[in-house]
Amino acid sequence: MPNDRPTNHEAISELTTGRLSVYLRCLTYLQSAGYETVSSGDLAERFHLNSAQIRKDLNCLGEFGTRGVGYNVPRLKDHLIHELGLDRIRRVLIAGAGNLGMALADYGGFNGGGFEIAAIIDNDETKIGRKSRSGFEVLAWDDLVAIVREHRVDIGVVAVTADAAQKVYDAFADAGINAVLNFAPTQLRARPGVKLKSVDLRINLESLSFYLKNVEDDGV
Amino acid sequence: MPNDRPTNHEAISELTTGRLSVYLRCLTYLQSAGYETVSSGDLAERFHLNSAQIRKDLNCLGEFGTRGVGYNVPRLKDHLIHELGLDRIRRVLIAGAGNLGMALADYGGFNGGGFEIAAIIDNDETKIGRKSRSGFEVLAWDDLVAIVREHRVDIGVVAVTADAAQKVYDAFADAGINAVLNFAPTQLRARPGVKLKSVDLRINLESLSFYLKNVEDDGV
DNA sequence: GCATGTGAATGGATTCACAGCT
DNA sequence: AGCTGTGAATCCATTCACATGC
Repeated sequence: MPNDRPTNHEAISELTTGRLSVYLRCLTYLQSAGYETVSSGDLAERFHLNSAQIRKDLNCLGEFGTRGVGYNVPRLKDHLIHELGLDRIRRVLIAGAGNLGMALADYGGFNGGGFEIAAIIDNDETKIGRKSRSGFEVLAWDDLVAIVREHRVDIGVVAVTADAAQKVYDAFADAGINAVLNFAPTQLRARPGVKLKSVDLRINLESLSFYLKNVEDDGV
Repeated sequence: MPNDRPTNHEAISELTTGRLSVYLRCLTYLQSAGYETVSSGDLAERFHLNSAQIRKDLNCLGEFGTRGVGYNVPRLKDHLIHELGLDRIRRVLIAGAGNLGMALADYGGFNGGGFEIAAIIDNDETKIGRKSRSGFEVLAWDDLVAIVREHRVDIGVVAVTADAAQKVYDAFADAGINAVLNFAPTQLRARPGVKLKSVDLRINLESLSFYLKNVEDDGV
């Protein structure tokens, strides 16, 4: 009789949740390929992961496997969807209608699969009213609070320049948004209760540059 | 007489190099604000970092501080630029002329500061010949090898769909590219010697969703 | 027999705390 | 006096290895 154990969410680390997303993706693929069950060993080999880590990670959510058999693919997948909160729609508001903001609005990953764009906003008069390729209209930055309330925005995306990013984060927080994804290349100061994740393209590029520099230097 | 110590690059972890990029950014700001020296304590307080970690990280590059004083801002900055390999131009090739690829081509972080777009390529006939907002023309995927040689491409960016990503990575590797930045939401298998970094927007969004789910559930 | 679930062992990364230098 | 550089201590994450249960 498994699974009366309450899932301890506090205990699940950021690294683990990232991997849970990966597992969900793997399971979605396996289900579409017709698999009914899968073992941690199969998963590990197929997707270049470590089987012990898979078991540890999945075990955070309660006992879902059957000893001697493995995991039930559709059941585990549904459970992951539920645990990651992907069984409801998350509405995403993008601040900044520059190249990046507009591209994100049209990007597949932000529309579908549990997420949808609520709006794009900008404070540049000349950008307000324009539409993205797939038809999202740029609204006025000043209407932030009304938009958040009306569209029940869950997640704010910061796609503005580095010097404006903190202001946008703070305005999101004041407007009642509790989760923010930042693309500006700067260290933001997060408030308690308003989760911040940053994607810093610049750091990724520089990290590759560092790698290249070392192979170049060692090669001489 | 410091600094005859050879910098041991093998020993510098991925996490550390990421922070070195952050420090470089901080120092660039401080220099523009006219600072001559800065201590690890100042840096830590100002940018919400840990002073011991800053010292450990910087010490990987050799002894650059002065006890009782701190670090010389322009000198340390120049050294970081050199160590990260940012004192030469890195040419970036983008595969995939969809929304994301085109946006990245026009994105500020990919042009300037040591990086420049060499080309965008795609295998969709209807996209070849189009231009991005800032004027980059989409070239033919089939010319990959010639383009890499002619433009001396350093870094390849994967901005195609998940199912095509591995093929693109492998083609990059075969064409002689040694560093790849992947945006496709999939687990790529990397080859030795061809550095891979992945930016998975989907995982970031799902991680925020997980956070929101937990505050919602705990709030009830 | 076979694969999960998990304590124990390992390996890294962060932080502490202070000796040593300016 | 003040701040760096760094061993020691701590914390966290990964991996091992096996008892447990189907």
